[in-house]
Amino acid sequence: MSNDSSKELYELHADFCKFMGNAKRIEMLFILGEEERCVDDLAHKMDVPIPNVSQHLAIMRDKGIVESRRAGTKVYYRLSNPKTLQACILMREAMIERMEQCVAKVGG
Amino acid sequence: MSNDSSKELYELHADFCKFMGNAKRIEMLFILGEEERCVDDLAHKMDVPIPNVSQHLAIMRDKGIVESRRAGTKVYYRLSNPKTLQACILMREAMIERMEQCVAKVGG
DNA sequence: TTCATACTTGCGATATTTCGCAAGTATGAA
DNA sequence: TTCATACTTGCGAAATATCGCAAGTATGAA
Repeated sequence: MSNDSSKELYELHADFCKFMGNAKRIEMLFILGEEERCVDDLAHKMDVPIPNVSQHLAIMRDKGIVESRRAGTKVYYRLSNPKTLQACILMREAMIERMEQCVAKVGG
Repeated sequence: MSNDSSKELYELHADFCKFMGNAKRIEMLFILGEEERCVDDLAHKMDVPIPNVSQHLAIMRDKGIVESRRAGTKVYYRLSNPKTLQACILMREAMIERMEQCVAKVGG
């Protein structure tokens, strides 16, 4: 345990998870979990400037969270692996369970 | 969609997931997934300075990822919810699947 | 009280992330 | 070629995260 190679794996793991630490990327994950979208659609649906959406998509593509295909002038993005969305949903469940516990403590 | 309250939920969600973006906290999650540990044990097992371990644990406790109990001079930490570890394992699986795809592309 | 162990906290330096905006590229139509 | 649409990229400013280290608190034993 705790040798250099396991440290390196934890670094890769953390780097892969980093996209989840941003609200816009979480929102993108859920939208792209429904169906693939072009940058323009995402930007309008989320009400975020197009360059900023493109920047976040580039981060997610570099990490392998999303993949893209060009169709004419448009570029469509989709999730690479449904497991990333599943993980995100699990985290949301854990968060909600925590919120409920907090409410119960105050309310009860 | 994309109204203020959903944006706020995405912010909370991202904030809750933020701990996963750091290798030391990922390592802690896996260690604490096995059994509860005191700060000293964690620090030695991970080979990280005690104050730094304590800082990361404080972040995770504030977010509700871990909980602690004091026993004498020691403070033991444990996971608040197994779902956070499950989510982390799913992410690791997704990452490994991506790595395998990359290897296949180069190798084949 | 004094000491030792175990842990936490505050602070400053450094590194990383985020975002707006201007300027760029890519594609297709006229 | 010229233009419009769709997207990407570079850059600088601001915000945030990380870490080491010194100094602090909490507990129990002598």
